[in-house]
Parts: sequence; structure tokens; C-alpha cells
Amino acid sequence: MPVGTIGSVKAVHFKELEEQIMAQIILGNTYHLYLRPGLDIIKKAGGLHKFIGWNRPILTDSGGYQVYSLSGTRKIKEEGVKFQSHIDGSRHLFTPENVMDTQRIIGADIIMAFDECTPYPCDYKYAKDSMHMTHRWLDRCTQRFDETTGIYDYEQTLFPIVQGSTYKDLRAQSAEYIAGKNRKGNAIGGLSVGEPAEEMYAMTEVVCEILPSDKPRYLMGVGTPANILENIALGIDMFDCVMPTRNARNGMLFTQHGFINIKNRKWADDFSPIDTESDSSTSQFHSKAYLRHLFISGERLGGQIASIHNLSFYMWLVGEARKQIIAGSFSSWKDKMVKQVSTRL
RNA sequence: GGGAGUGUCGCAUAGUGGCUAUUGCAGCAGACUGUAAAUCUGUCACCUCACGGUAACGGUGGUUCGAGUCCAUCCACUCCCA
Repeated sequence: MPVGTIGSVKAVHFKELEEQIMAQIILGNTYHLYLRPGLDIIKKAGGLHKFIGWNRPILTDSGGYQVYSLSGTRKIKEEGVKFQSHIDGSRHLFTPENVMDTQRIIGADIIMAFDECTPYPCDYKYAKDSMHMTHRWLDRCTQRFDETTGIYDYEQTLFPIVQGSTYKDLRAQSAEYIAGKNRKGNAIGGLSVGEPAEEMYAMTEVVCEILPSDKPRYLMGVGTPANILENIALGIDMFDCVMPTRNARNGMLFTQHGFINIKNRKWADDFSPIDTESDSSTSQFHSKAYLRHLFISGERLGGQIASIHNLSFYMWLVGEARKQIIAGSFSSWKDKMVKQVSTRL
């Protein structure tokens, strides 16, 4: 799919979009949401933020990812998923219905369907069966969601999730099914679970050709700066990822000229700012040598400064992407940036 | 002057006759993608891209088939008595 076409199509939407979104909230999980073009739905959805002093929409996940990441302590059945607590051994059953209820109570503006995120690699039969179960779960999610109302004074929005592992035919089939639900936004799950980036892009491309372009397309769990740019080119509007914060805590900094392992000896005597081009005063105020010192000394402040830096970089990246799309220069800018951000400094 | 003790890869440690000498810290590097993660992995005497090779338990000498381990002696340090 030609990038330029996507870019111009998206640029039309941008005129009526509100500003980019980043929400981070601690509600059981810490969650990051990046929204390049927040479509109409996002404006109308806003609500939870009022209670926590945030002026941007907030999203909660369903626990579907935990079905994947906690594979050792859970059991999947048609009814739902049984989890066992690693803390006290207590057992909990998550069903499409009670996950909707929980997210109603939390009250996020955007809530996610309960799905199974398949691992990689995944054989065809398992992927197919899992996809169908996710679809059946989606039916149960939408039914419960539609027969209930928010318990606060604002609307909530349910996003369904495309699955299908790394099989094009399954992805296409799932995308058709999800699009047919006619919700106000759609999500793509089950990617960035260890597959090569090229496979991820191939799946994104297949799915984006089917999901309507006038509704947000949300790619869950992605990713590196390069992943984000490539997926924007393919038509993705929203992202969320632990990478900017987790990698920050482990000493990895992202900048537009490449990434840095701040723990490396080479930064020990570099007293220049962390990132002179950053929008964040934190990144301009502290030096690389100081930040390295904090990491080497085991000071938690190091992870905090690095997290602030990385989050501001991610926000700059998606904000700049939007500007470039509107200006019609996204494609060439993207190619240049992908090379830059993939460089180790 | 007399006596007791201790010396193991930067630091700290395990190892009292047997095969490639422990472990931790520090150091160096890598990983991390819808957060059970301030985490995990590798490396960490010397030579070699690597395969691999050569060393090494303060020094020297000895006992023994075999010594970080036992003996002698020297050196360094610590403590006690003068």
C-alpha cells in the first residue's frame, strides 16, 4: 500500500482531530497510549481524565495480554481464563462479561475486548481456533457492553481486537469480523510477541486494508521508534508500549539520532545534556554523565529521568509524524528517521 | 627480641591430598515491544577473530603417583608479649 496515499488520506482526518494523546495511569496496570490522529470518537469519549486531572482520554486493557504473558499460571477455557495469583495462590476467573464489568467500574474512556494473544510462533490450527474463540468472546463482550451503561456520567467506548497470529488469511478473516462489529475504533493484537518486524508489518498491512480508515486503528504493544514509524506508514493511528519506560529503567534512551545505553563507559565523561533537542526540560537539564552516575550508583532517580526523557521523545516522534503527514512529507521523513533511530550511539 | 596468625583473578570469599579452583560485589557488554520486569543474560588471568592454547592460589625448595591443601625456608601484613 503506497505510503503517500495513506498519508494524504490520514491528513484529511487530521483537520478534525484533537491533539495527540498520551495517557499514563496507574489502575492496576501502568498504561501508555499514544494516539496520532484522535478521531471524533476520542473527543466524545473523554471522561475519566476529569477525575484525575488529566486532559486526555484514558484506556484500559482487558487482561487479554496476561493470558499470554502469564501462561504458566492460567488455564484457558471457552468460558474464560482462570488465573492463579503468584502472590497468595488465590484463583480468579476472567470472563468476557466480568472483564467488561470491571472496565465499566474503572471507567476508562476506551476499554478493550477480552481476547487471547497467541504466542509466536503459533501453529496454524491453534491460531485459527484461538481466533474463533476470540471472536466468540468478542460477541459476549459487545453483548454485555451494549446491555450495560457506564456508571459515571460519560460514555465509554469498546474497541474489538483483531487476532490471527502471523497468517495473512486468518488476519484478513479476523479483520473482516472485527470491522463488521462496527465499533468506533478497532485494535490489532497478537503482534510484537517476538516475530520478525517484517512479519509484523505484513500483518499490519493486510489488516489496515480491511479496517475502515475513518476509525482509529490501534496497534497494541508496539513498539520501537522504527516500528511505530513503519506502522504509521501502513495506516496505524494509536500505539501503546512499555518500551519507553521499561527500557528507560534498564538504561536505554531513545533520541532522534539513535539509541543510547547510558550505562556504557563511553558516557562517563560526557557532560553534555541528555538530549539537547528534547522538548523536555529534564532531558536538557541533566547531563549524560550524571544520568550514568545515577544508574551506576543504583539511584532510582536515574530510571525516572530516563523515563521522562523517553516518553517525551515518543511524544515528539508521533507529533512530528503527524506534522509531516499534514505537510505531505511523511514518507521521505519516515525513511530518514527509521535509519537514524535504529542507530546505536 | 619472643610468640601467634593470615596471604586464593580489582575487593571480599569457598576450598585440608585427586579430574576444567567456588561464590558474591565491582567492572565491561547485550537483551527488553497490549508491564509478575529498578529485571534478565553474557563476559570478567593472559594469547587468539574464533576453534583453541598457556598459566595461576605471596616467593623458593621439598614430600607425594598427584599439592591451593602437607613440610622447610624466605617475604609481606595483622595481633599479643617484651
